[in-house]
Amino acid sequence: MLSIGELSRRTGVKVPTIRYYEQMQLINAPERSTGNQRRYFKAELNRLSFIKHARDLGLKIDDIRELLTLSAHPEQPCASANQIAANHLASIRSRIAQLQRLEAELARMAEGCDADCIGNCYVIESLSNHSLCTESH
Amino acid sequence: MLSIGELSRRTGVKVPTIRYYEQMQLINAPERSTGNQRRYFKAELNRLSFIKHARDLGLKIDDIRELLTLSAHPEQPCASANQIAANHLASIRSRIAQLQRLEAELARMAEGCDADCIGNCYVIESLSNHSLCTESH
DNA sequence: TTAATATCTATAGAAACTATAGATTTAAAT
DNA sequence: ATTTAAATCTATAGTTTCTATAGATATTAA
Repeated sequence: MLSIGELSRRTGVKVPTIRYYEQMQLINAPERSTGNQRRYFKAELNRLSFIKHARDLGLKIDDIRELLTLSAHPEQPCASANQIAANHLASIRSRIAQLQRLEAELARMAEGCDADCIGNCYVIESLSNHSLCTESH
Repeated sequence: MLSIGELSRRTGVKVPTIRYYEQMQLINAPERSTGNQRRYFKAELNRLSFIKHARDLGLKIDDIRELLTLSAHPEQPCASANQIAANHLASIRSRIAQLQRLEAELARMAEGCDADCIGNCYVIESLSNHSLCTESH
């Protein structure tokens, strides 16, 4: 059995966030010690890791709850789970692309800015520059 | 002069968000039409694009305000601006790496899940799987 | 001139946490 | 066995970054 602090350390999810997830019904209310502290089975490590990964992916809590609910009903067809994954793939990919463009920009800046006053500094100028935008705005 | 709607269309920042940024002092209160509607100079396109790029990068509004303030005082050394950029570069990079790992996972899932019931479905299992984690948790 | 559309302010709500306060429990050190 | 430090508890409020709504007014196109 794990205390909430251990669960936190092992999953990277902060303690108050774990309690928040319990409130949001992403995880079940765990057993309690005689002194009323939460005690988790190791199995919760998986579920919480699932949640963390999904959040890192950008899935909304509602989507995550949906996936978790689906997974609790293994008799249903998995088209829905599949669909949720596919839906997010596109947005993840564009997010990556965008971040990469901006990463390049930022890297250039962080190295390139040898000017000793803001007037000549890259950082400010580059970030307002549209030349790297592939977006439609 | 641009209406707030045009500014929005051209920068990709939503109308209420523009007003919010004005409130947060990221942009100056613009001139008004005789009927009290906001009218922007084209110059605001740059500033707002700067803000959008910076947000996309993951910079906090406070950091952005700091950069904007720095840029308004070109006599100061640019080490600070440089530092802010560098600070974020590392976190951007790790975010990209993480997203890429998870993208691969998700892509595999979206294609690979031909099972017709949740019981055999990849999606659920893969997301709770730690094998792709390079993080320390 | 009349619609349709866009803006205005002010306020409330949403999402996903995060912090605080004051009380209690647990673990570690004497 | 006691003490003390660290962790946990509940409940509530605050944070950040928007987003939505309502009711009033402006602007633009037909």
